[in-house]
Amino acid sequence: MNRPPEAARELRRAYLFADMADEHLAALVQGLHDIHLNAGDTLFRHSQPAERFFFLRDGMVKLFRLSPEGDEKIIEIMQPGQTFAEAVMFMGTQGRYPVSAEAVSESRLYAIDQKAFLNLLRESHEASFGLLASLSRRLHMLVNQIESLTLQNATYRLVAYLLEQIPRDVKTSPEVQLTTPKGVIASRLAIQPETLSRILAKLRQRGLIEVHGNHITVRNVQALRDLVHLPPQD
Amino acid sequence: MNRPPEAARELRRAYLFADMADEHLAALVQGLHDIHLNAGDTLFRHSQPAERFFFLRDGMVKLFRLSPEGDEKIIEIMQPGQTFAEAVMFMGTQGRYPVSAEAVSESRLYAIDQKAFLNLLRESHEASFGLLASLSRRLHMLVNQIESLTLQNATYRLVAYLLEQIPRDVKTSPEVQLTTPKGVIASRLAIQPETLSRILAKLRQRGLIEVHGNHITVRNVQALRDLVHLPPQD
DNA sequence: CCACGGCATTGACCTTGGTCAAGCGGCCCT
DNA sequence: AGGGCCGCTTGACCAAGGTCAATGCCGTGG
Repeated sequence: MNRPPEAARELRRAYLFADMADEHLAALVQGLHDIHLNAGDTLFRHSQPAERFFFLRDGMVKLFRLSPEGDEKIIEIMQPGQTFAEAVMFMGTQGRYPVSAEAVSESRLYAIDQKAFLNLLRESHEASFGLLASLSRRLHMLVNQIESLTLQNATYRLVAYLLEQIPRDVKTSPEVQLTTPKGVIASRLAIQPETLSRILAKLRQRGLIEVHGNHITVRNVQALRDLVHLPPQD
Repeated sequence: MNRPPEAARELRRAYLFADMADEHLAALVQGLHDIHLNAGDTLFRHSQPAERFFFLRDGMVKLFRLSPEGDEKIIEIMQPGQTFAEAVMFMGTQGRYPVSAEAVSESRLYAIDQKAFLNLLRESHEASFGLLASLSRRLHMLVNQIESLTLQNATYRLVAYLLEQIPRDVKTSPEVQLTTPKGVIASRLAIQPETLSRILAKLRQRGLIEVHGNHITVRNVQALRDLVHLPPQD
């Protein structure tokens, strides 16, 4: 598998590879496998033995768990440039995926062999540190998610989600383009699609946002910010 | 600070230190700080700058988040032999604790300086791998917690908790000694103390358990297991 | 020995968000 | 163009668990 140096540049977008020495990254690139998924395709399933982890080149992939009754909770929606399932490597021999993964839209990925990567970790401290940083960030994100699931209500979670979609520097009345179907967002926020709809309707009635399909205009950013930081009110 | 070799043996209980080379561990031991906490004492607070992480020698420490209204959600209850707050080291310069920590009962800990440990990581691959394994385990635990918070009801969570307290090999009618006040367990499971009480009462009425203060006799393990694996029912 | 304070239990009531069902609009596909 | 499907919305109803309040139960300290 002979690859252009573009692949290395592409991988550097991920924190995991950002600081890795060129020669290590080059070696890694030789072992990459291309994966192409159509929307709805499954990448792996919860509790399958894990032998590879992934870098998302483009498209969108959801990581989720299913209840025995078939209800779905999306843990994370992966964006291009991110790696996932790296942690499983360290769950002892025969690590198993703790979640399922499925393409939300057509996606291209690189698969990275765990054994090869473990060997690389033994030689490269930058790689180890990159991985530690990745895991720490994900850990922190999960703790925040637990907090908002347990200490905050559905409106709070949705508003927080909307605010996250607004780039830092925007000062003008911001536009939010929802990048996934609303049902996916609902599952990510652990609410039903009906509830999502109702909350948006209520925010609209209060004049805080305008909804046009999957495009949302935020009319009053400050009011939304207040909703999230001050005592939540109906 | 001159320490007996006991300290090294003590630290090896934690996965993080289990495989570390003797000389590295010995160096680490020289930099330990002793900490003593009475029940209710605070170790650190959410969003404080983090310069150390911790090994719990004995006692019990809760990691939790507070809502603006003062409601508490316990993320994890640390047990003797475990390390915590190691991940913060990698959240870039000026990492901040993502949770608060407070002693549930009188506790003794070792504090480990992050800078010193980072230096050690640069020399010891075992240390890096130990840390990666620790973080992976915690990551997995958090994912499981999110699943049970979002896809399962309060009864399921409590029953799962009770079953976790029963050692693997017990075949006889098992005894569970609750090691913390029920209010603490409730917060860990993200339910109110009243609800915990009611669920225990219902399980009692169904003849599945007997409750004597903080001591619980499980009368029908299999029925509890079924509750957790089959469709949850009232 | 009694009084107090903290934890736990129980009851009555309420709120949030889930469930079920109907309707609507766009999009694709023939 | 028509039909069917899918995603979304809206309404009516429901239930799990939260809230508030009263009471009981110890264990501790004066």
